[in-house]
Amino acid sequence: MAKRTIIEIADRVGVSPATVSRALNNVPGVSSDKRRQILSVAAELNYHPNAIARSLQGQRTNTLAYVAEVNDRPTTDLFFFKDFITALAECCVNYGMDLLIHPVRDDDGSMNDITRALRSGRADGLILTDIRRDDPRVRFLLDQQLPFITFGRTEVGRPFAYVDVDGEGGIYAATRHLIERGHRRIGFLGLPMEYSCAMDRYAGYVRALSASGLPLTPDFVAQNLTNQTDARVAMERLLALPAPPTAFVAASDMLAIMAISVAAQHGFTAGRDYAITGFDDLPLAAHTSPALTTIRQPLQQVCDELIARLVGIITGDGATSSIVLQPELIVREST
Amino acid sequence: MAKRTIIEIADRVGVSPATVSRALNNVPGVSSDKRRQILSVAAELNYHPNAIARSLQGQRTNTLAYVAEVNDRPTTDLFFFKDFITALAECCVNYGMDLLIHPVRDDDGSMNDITRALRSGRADGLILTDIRRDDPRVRFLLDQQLPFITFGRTEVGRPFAYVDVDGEGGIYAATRHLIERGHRRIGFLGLPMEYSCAMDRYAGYVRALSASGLPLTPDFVAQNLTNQTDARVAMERLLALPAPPTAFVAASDMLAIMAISVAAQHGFTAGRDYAITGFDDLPLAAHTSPALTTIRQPLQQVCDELIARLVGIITGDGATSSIVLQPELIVREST
DNA sequence: CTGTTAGCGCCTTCAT
DNA sequence: ATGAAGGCGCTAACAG
Repeated sequence: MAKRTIIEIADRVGVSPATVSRALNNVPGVSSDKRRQILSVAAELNYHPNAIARSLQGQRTNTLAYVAEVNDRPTTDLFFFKDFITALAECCVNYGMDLLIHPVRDDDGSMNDITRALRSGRADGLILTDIRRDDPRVRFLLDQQLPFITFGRTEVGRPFAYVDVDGEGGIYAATRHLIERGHRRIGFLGLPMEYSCAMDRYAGYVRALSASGLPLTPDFVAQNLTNQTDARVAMERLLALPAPPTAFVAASDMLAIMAISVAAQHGFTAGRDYAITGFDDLPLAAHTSPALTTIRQPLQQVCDELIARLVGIITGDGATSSIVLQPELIVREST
Repeated sequence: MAKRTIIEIADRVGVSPATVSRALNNVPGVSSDKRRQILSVAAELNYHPNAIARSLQGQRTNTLAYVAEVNDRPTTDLFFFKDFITALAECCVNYGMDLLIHPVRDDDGSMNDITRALRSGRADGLILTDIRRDDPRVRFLLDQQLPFITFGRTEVGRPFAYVDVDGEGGIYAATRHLIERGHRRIGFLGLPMEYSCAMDRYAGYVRALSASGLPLTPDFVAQNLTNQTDARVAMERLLALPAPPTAFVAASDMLAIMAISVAAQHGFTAGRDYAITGFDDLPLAAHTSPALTTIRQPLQQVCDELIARLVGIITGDGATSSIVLQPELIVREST
């Protein structure tokens, strides 16, 4: 599999490299006869265009970089990451893009590392997740006028392109669902409040209670849960209340699964002794016991919108536009 | 942040581009005076070399591609993936490499897609995981003489470079640990047997029983567990035996955590009513309740060896060499 | 419709 | 120690 070039093809067919290029790129202005010959020889030689040469000449790398935060703490999206990254990578392929993983240590306050892939011309744009309520990275990229998109919103006082899922609405729906099932004492298991989505989801819980005329009971709320130790402490506290919740709204499938496990150790079975809802609808959620009622994030669509919009920003098509996708309540056995 | 080139620097300093290149790359043959000037101007202009141009001219992309299998089934390494990918990406940075995520649908029998990144000159080498006992991808890459490395071994009858963790030894140690704790009836929760590591780990369990003169009880063994439904069915079967196991060896932390959850629903508490061990030592494992006794995979070292060896293969340094790293038993509360 | 020329940004001979 | 020139593989611009 020696490396072939268009020059070899040109020589064999007896045309110029330019013609080969045109034929290969479906550019009009090549006789269908030569076009056929060229394509045929290319296939025969097992020719594949060199992406690097194309990038250099086209001033575009056709590569997007996912900014991955690296830290040594256990994180809350462990379950979600694989599905997200693989979906993202597949969407990239659909747009003729490659996906680079760009690790950034989150203790690197310099904020400099984040643009390495852009500065070195390795990528055309950045994808960010785990957005904070006031995310300095977003401010920085906006200041620098660099092409990026986020999965999640943040309050920076300036417009920018993002894709988000309506977590407020999703959790609202989940909470209402529990209320309709007759629950009146409903606990909330929340993510670290520094994240935008944690705030959103909590807001949905609050609104649902309020809309149903139920009181917001501070004792029923546990925030900032990142690992099973947190989840255990929180659940044990909730379950030990004089009048504990009969239902729980968890801000992620991972938290829900952890909570179920803790409750089980105390003799409480989800879906029988109490109800619980998750958020994400990971493939796993349908296979837990009991199967988890949850809010489905339209992951494929999220990734597709992310890539489509970022590509738009890079190519200069269309303005900075954002979108908020609607999640869907999936009712299973846990409620 | 307009794009700077060495030509601009050359102009400002009043030297040729060649000299700038030499200065920037620490190539000898530049007066220390000019070198200083050049570096200073480069910093001033916020110059960063264009990686694409370097790649084109150097015939090396300095990019490695991780072959990510895409499928719609829930997978067994959900927990592991994030830590692995971020560690891998960080190691790449240490070697001046970038990491590309190269999604491949596993139903694409053609085996063609797998080399896309290589053929298009986007990457210099491939990284594979989830190795099967007889992995067609490895055969294929070997046939094509393409640069790759695997995390995990396979039987293809030819030597190739891999990094692996001694899962057999790890599970052996875990099983012995349980035996020393006085357990005589020990269950095994295994991964899908198509994977090399599933076989290895099972072998460790078998050897440990044998070494202690304990019988291998087929009823105590559950293989091919991929999700919580599987885990539930398996655990319920095991727990319902007339004389159920008093301890369980799980082939992954994820399986262990699922098993604990299922057992809890039946009123059995890990670390009190029965013992259980995992495999991976994810950050999560220290934060489960009870904290999980497990086998630690030296993840950082695995990634470092993977990258180091793959880079070696690409640059032609050193021969095809492989390494098997030793895992470590971490005793916590679950045993 | 087709070929020639030029150049993307960089590095590496080969001269000087 | 430095500069000029050529080329990595490809495509866009301009001729013909």
